[in-house]
Amino acid sequence: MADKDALSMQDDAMRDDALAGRRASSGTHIGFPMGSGAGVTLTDVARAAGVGESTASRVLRSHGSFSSKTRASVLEAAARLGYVPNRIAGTLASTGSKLVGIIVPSLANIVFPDLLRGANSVLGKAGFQSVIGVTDYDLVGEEALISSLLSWRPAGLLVAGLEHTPRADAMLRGAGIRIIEMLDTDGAGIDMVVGFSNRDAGRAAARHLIARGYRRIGYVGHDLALDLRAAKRFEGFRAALAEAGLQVAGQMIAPVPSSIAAGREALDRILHETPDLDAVYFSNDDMAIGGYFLCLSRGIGIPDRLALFGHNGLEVARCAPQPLSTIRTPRVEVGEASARLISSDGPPSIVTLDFELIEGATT
Amino acid sequence: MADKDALSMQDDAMRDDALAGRRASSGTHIGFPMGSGAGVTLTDVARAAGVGESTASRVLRSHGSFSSKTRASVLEAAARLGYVPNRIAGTLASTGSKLVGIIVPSLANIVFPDLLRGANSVLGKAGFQSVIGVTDYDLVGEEALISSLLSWRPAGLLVAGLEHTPRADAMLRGAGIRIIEMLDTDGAGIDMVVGFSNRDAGRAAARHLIARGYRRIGYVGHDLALDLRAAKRFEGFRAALAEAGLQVAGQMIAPVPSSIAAGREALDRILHETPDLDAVYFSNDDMAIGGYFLCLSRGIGIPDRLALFGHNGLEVARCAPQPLSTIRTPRVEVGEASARLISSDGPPSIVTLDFELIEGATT
DNA sequence: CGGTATTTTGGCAGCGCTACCATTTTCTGT
DNA sequence: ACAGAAAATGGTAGCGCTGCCAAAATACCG
Repeated sequence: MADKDALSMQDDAMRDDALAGRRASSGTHIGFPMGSGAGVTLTDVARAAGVGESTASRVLRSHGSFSSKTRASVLEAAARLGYVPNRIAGTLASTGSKLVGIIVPSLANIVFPDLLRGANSVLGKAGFQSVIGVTDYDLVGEEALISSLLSWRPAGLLVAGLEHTPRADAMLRGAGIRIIEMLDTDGAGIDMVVGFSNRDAGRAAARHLIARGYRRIGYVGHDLALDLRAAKRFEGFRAALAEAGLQVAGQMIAPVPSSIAAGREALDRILHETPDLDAVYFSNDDMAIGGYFLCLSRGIGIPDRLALFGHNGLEVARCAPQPLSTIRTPRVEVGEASARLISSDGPPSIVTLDFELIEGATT
Repeated sequence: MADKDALSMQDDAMRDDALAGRRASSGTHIGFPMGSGAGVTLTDVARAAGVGESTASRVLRSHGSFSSKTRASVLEAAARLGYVPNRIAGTLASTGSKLVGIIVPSLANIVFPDLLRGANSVLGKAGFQSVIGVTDYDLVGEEALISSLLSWRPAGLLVAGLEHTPRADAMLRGAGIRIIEMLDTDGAGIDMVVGFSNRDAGRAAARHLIARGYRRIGYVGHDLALDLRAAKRFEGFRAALAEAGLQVAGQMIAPVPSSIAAGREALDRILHETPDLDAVYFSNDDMAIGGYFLCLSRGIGIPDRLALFGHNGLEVARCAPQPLSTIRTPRVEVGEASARLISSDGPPSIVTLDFELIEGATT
């Protein structure tokens, strides 16, 4: 009874304060922005349930022991008051947070949303919240993002790529949390590394083209200074050509991020400069699809007159009238595997996931 | 000098503890996971700089007044110790957080990464961190996500769509923070709404097809129970047909999320069932591109034998040999505009951004 | 049924930081 | 040079929660 009265009074107070937009909380302190249920604290719930704070806390976290009777009353009180736990306070009080930072260079290329998707789905199931950062392919921006994300004291950090500024590297090493570098295994990692070798992917592409008998092979890429992984593929590609006594018969690098339009235009140009190419390796599927569309428009026969090879294995590439020859990269899987490593406590290690060469109809 | 000694001792202690993985922090409390620089608190910096905590705090936040001399020494100390501010503690102590929750149904469809991209870019510039949640088109999942995100006490929440469970609706209304509902203006919003009318988009598509003389118009869609916005487009589409005395001459709904493959297969099927269609309206560009690819494969003449119309204005649709007739939706712009509203303090309102009908070569 | 083992509980000291306030120091102007 | 204003500074009480500990309630055993 006493409880009930106290509660309804509180409810009234809350309603009034909602109008003012703020309210005096349990203590003397003023000012927590709120509507109805927000601003209800654990103390309020505990009092309403007639138990101590720590008991209420244990019940709400299903942690430690408590009688089923207290459990019921705490839960009931929490529901009735519309209690929303404050994870900020919880994180500060306890040791580790349930935030995980994810840093990707871009969201414009489906590759990274795929990565995010895999990571976020596994993280969510494990009770983590993803906090994202987008670098726009800028390593200095990445440094700033890392520092910013670290200030939220995440349980771990997922970062695309192995390359960082020295300061970023130092921050990551010193953070004392799990660091997962993704999508690239060509180089030394800081802690955990999950991905595949882009160099090998480039090599595989070259070997495939060579095996099919192509000899006048061109390269169409996008801004490599920014996309380090594409650069590594190209490097592996050239290395494999060299092993076969060949070299790139022409190359065209669009000074812009990869896109279908860029691939289309770049292929157009390279065919002007080097008309006798018999195959073209693209920096990724977006670029390659652009090339494919150009060929369709121009009536350039594929693969007889010109062969095309991409990278990533996007859906659009697989579903085209002539499926693109490409390399399917396990992007979602990399995200998933990376997320799983967040709560692991093993020593630093490298997880290699295989890519798969898809022999489409364009080579 | 005394300072310096204290510092080097601290460094040593920190190194040792790094091995153990934890360390006793300034107080008596034990246990902050850390490597090198983490675990350094504001108190440490203040002591090292020989100033009070609050002064150090003011300097580091460039807030309030302090001499340039103190400024220098605090900054130097912070840099030397590798201080990383703890935003968790900062948020708890101050009134509002710098987190913004963003809830989208999926990351598999480029539409939502686009939305995220726009929002995140504006939010980042304003000093906010994006915390993401993916519902997988599940309203109950959305409810759980909202509750979970709210527990991080975000400054605001961006949510795709106007439809929510009653409980989710109540939580959003009661949260006392800015709520922005995105991508849909066909219905009542909770606080702010940013988007366009999907119903009108469907209408526009229908009018366009009618104006071009098509009369046997079919619809190819994906799981409408999940994608409410696609359902609204279809509704508007049918309404406009009805106004012209027409009706959908056949429809095929793939019971799966939208994809190129689904579009391809669904068009194949509908053409079996209703061979005499002269135009097809797709639930979105992914589906439409699938249809386009089918036509290319089958040699179905576009637009003479069959016209295709999509929705979204994806790059792949614009760059195809025959640019797809579609409606360009301002996805990135919606994200940007939404993010801007987070720090606004005006009354609830609706921001309508225009879509643009693109007359491609497929109608 | 007493007494020990066990389960439940509440109190309280922080987590690291910021807001507020009081104090000290440094400027002004005359 | 001195009062008064302004700028700098430090102390400290929380923010809401969790972890630890001791106390209370309950269970168990011979």
